[in-house]
Amino acid sequence: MKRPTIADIARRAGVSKGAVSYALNGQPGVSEATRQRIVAIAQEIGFNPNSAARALSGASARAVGLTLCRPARILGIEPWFMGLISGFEAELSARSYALTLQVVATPELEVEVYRRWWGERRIDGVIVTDLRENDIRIPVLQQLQLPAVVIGGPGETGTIAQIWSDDAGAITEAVRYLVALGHRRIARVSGLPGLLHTQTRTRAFNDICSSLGLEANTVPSDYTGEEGSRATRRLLIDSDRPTAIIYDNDVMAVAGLAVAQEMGLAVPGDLSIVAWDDSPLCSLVHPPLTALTRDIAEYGAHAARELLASIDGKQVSNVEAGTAHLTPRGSTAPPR
Amino acid sequence: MKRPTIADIARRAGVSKGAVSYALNGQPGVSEATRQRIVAIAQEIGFNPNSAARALSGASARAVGLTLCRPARILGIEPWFMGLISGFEAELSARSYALTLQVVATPELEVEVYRRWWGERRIDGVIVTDLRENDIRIPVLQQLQLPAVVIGGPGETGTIAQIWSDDAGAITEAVRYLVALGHRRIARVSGLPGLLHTQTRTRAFNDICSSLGLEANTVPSDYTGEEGSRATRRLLIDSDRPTAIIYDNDVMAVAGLAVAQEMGLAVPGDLSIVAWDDSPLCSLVHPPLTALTRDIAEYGAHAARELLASIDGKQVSNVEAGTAHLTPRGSTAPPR
DNA sequence: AGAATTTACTGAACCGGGTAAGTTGTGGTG
DNA sequence: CACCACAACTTACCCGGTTCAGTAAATTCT
Repeated sequence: MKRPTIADIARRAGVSKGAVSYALNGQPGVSEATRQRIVAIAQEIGFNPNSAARALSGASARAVGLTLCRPARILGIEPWFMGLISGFEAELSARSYALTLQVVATPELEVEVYRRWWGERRIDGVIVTDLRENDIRIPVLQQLQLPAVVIGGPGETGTIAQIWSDDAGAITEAVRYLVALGHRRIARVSGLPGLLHTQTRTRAFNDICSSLGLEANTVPSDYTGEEGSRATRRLLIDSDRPTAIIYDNDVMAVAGLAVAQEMGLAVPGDLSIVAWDDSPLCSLVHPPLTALTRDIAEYGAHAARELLASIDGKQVSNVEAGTAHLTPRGSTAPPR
Repeated sequence: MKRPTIADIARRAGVSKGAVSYALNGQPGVSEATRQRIVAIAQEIGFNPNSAARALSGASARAVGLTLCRPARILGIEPWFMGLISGFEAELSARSYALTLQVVATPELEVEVYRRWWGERRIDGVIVTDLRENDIRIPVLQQLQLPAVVIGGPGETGTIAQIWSDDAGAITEAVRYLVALGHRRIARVSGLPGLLHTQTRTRAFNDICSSLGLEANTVPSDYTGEEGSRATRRLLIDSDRPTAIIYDNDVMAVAGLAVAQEMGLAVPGDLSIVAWDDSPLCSLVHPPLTALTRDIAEYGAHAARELLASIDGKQVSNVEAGTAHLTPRGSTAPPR
């Protein structure tokens, strides 16, 4: 079945291709009567402009790219990405931009994908997640002059806009809360140490702990349940084990809860647990987990808005959005 | 920065645009020496063919579409979709096809997205999930002659290829296993009743139960943790409550486990739990959940292969792939 | 050696929209 | 009535690849 083109509409309306283009794009150059006639015909025959033809003349592909650079194994259960994606979508589909997705194994491959996408003019911009120290993606994005928004800073990104949340404030709130409950030995199981927001959190955790006269014990991990379990076991076999653990994501917190239960420790009696990034997962388990909640979808929507503005040529500045706040649930209590 | 085109290459190589096109696409019509010279220049200046221009002449967009039609809330935690996506990706990126994603609220909107994508020639085919009874998407896909592969049958899809897994065999295996352990009161918390694979499972569950002389008690749910909790509570407050529950996905099973613990029931002592769709989630909780495991990524990869074959004009037949098998873990044991 | 075929290209049309420049026709103005 | 301004179009070319018809030179065949 041949898909209709503006030439088909032009023939049926008895006008030229150009007139149809003007009419459908709301440009001046056609009378209101003709415009309505053309729009009606387009409606009737189910016309959709060929995006390739449009991109070829107009330069905009009306699509943005997102790469997911984590092992497939963990991608599957981290609610974070899906939350982010639905946030993007809400904003993108409202402006009828498509979202192109690619799963990559390493930052090097990710850079290759950016080069290809941009070279092929497949996308108008990209959303970059998991900013690292001396991130190799940043200079490439600048060199390509590819519109981008970076999530997970703050860090050095030159002219590229960033969005981040106040992780330092959130972890400070969590530690203060645990101390108020009477905890003195608070440990933390962190995400990938190479990521900038992990470093921000670690620094803030160290600061608040030392200012309260506590020892800051952070065990690095990688966001997976397996590593979260392992880190938790290492912490709990210690003679003066912590009475509370803060995890950098929900998946590791759930894994930690299981380890505590397996070792016969009562949660929250013997061990309090705080999870970063609230998700339905946190309320599903027993006891439900106290979490540092933030609206990830809104965070994603915000990033998408900034990116679209940047694509439109507007100057975009760095913004802080989606500060997390503590949602107390059953997994935290005064230590016995 | 101006991105290079074949005209730039042609000028530098001192040949015509046509020759460059032949050379880069491995077509006959240029000498090996010229081809290598052209390829070298393309490499050097970092040439990528403009996908829009290509799609405009060649008709192929080198992209496939996937819509996710579930509320964002559950999308976030269902490992299933992410597993499927990484499976697609493995196959698609190997053949340098892009994956275009859209989150939709209803099947009606999903159909609209298909129409638009196809009309805009943005995609060459789609992967359709969650086949329903009298699915409204099927006639539209046929009318548009949009290449598609359907996951989640079997059902009536006419000429459109389907991929499904042997859900009936899997649930039969699970029931037989529980009966062998000594269970006589086995309940099931199902997914959305409108989905065909849910119906397949329900039918098989009824069959095996009646053939073993058991009562088949299925409580319909919707794959969310909330509904899974509610269904579990309803089952467990009963005077002759089940000694084992089979859940249609991992999220509901985890929720069910939490409800049992909250009600003071020991798992697996008082209640055995079997989860459909194994994911890291199942091994994270305590006790780890016995699951009906299948390789979802491979399932997705298979679907992608079929779709690409169908786009290439090959006749694709219905296939059964990725049969689930029982992975016993700590959540199942003989009833007390 | 001359004809027939093959090789290695060139030139131009084409895909389907966008858009600048040119062409009507209408009405107003001095 | 001639002149100008403006709306309402049409014409023609552009974007960047693909592809087909044509052409000249090199190679093969008889």
